[in-house]
Amino acid sequence: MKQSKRAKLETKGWKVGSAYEFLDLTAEEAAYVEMKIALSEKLKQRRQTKRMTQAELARLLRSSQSRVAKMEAGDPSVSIDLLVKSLLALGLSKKELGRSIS
Amino acid sequence: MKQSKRAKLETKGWKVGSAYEFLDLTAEEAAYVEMKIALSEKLKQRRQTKRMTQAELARLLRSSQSRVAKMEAGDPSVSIDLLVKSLLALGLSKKELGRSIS
DNA sequence: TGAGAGTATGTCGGATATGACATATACTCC
DNA sequence: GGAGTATATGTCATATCCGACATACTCTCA
Repeated sequence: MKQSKRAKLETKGWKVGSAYEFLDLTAEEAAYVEMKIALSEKLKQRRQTKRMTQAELARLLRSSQSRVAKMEAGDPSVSIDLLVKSLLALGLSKKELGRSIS
Repeated sequence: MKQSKRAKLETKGWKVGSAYEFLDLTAEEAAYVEMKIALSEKLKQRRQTKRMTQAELARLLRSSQSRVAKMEAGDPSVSIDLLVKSLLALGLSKKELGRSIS
């Protein structure tokens, strides 16, 4: 692992060498969950910026408060598809989306 | 629609005012399919660069040749999730993925 | 303390995506 | 023309995701 990455993870409270390796995640799996978390955080941030409640966002998305909560929590039952569609519905551009991921 | 976008679409062979509007796509829906197409193309390109057949890629992904074909065709039955996972399996980084999308 | 607003978590039936298979089409080489 | 290889298309059963509901937790304010 590169130093910059290690530092970034540790800053965010991750114990490098514990979670990822304990769960036995491959590089791809790790990248996948990192992307999902990034999108989750973007969604929450975007919602809060617009001063919406989860219930309000759910109504906009024709979904439910519980699913919005799961989206923002990066729940395993939530697909990247749903996160992407939700962010687009909140007005994010493809360019911003691309940036959020990486 | 902005001029730059219109020009870009027309360059690629799209008849502006036909497909999108005929299918009655909202801006979000359009952005979603554009993203999917971008990922599809990236997948095909990546596979061909590695000189793999669809069947070989399918084996790598523990999927099937027919599904790989559908992925590359941007078939509606294929999710962005699957495309993302496949691209990661082919060694694409999050950064490259983000760039591909936008 | 307790009522109300917002968020989190568990579960479920129905909806959608998945791998697999069969088969079709396209192309090359003989 | 036909055999071989690669890709495309249609269908199906199962797996996974979804919205919805119930309910739990966490604040804030009076």
